[in-house]
Amino acid sequence: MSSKLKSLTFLSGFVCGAAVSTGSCVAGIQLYLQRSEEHNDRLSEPNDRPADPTESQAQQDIGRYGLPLTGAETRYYANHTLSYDQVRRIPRWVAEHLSNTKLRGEANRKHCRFRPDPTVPQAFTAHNDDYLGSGWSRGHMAPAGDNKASTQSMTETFYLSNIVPQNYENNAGFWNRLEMYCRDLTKRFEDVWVVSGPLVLPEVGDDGKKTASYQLIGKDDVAVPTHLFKVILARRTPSSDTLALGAFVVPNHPIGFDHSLAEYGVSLSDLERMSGLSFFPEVDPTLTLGNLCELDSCHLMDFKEFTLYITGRKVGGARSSEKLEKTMAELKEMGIVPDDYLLKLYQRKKEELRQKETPEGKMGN
DNA sequence: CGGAGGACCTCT
DNA sequence: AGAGGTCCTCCG
Repeated sequence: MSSKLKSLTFLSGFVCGAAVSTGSCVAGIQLYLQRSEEHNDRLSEPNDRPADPTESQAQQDIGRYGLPLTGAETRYYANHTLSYDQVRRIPRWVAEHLSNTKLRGEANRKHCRFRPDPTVPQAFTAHNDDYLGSGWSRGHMAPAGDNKASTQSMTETFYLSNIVPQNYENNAGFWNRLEMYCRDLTKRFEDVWVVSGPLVLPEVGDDGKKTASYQLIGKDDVAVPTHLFKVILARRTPSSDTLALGAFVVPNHPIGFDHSLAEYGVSLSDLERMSGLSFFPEVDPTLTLGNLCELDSCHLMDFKEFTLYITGRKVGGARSSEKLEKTMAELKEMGIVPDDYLLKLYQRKKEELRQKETPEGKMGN
């Protein structure tokens, strides 16, 4: 009867499964839009409060030496945008726009290095030392893989302002596959907007009391989130009158191939309550918001698809014939038959390495 | 694709 | 001795 189990129950209350609770997703979205309008109405009412706080003498006195700064302002980079949490030393949210053309390019993460964001005040930035040896990996929110079009933009995704402590297996596995799914969406939707970020969700103890707690790592006390969220908004064409929306909350621990993405779906309004954020506040209320998992598949790569893909990456990067053959042998050991794409890649690499490894004397002049 | 860590180098 | 950088090898 651990508190972890109860936490799972707590979370499942928000889960929006494909079959049963689709209605609650839609309801949540409508509620959200309605609330936005009410908010706008309030803002336009006269006599609510002074339009300019500095007109009040009391407010002028209070702010005589300035009011506290949060550092939560929106920060703009070449191909991602974020708000930073100066207490936790991790982003609050990171936003991106994906499209088919933007994902093409030759930028390589091997030429990038994790480093403190030079634009974040020294007192509030995380450092590599906080992560190394901590037991947690440095997980991108805006993925490097979304920035192949520009070395500059990829370099910026390695700023620690875009990084959270993430479970190794989650990062390389489920979350990685989720990021691949987002990129795959650009084949079927002209525009895809993604907002990602960390969450610290409460747990219900055996005494029924709710507690939110999280680990801190390194000398900078970088916060380890209990969960990560990702909100996806997809538009077929600029003239579409329907937008596809999906919101997901993923535990920051290993998640295997026996779990589907839909299991982690939540309604937007529930995620907004969990995160304290309002997503896509300028969506036209007259547009229809549909469930992404109904308008699209929400299908992540399965074990075979993923292993074939990873093997392809390894084959492409093999530095010797020995490594190349070992990689292919491992695939066979797992009982997976190479597809045509991988076989052609393998043959091409095999020939490339054979020529490179042939002694100069045996090469024709 | 997503990551780590060790060996070796230079500079101070 | 320690800090920082690069290259290489390794993992899922």
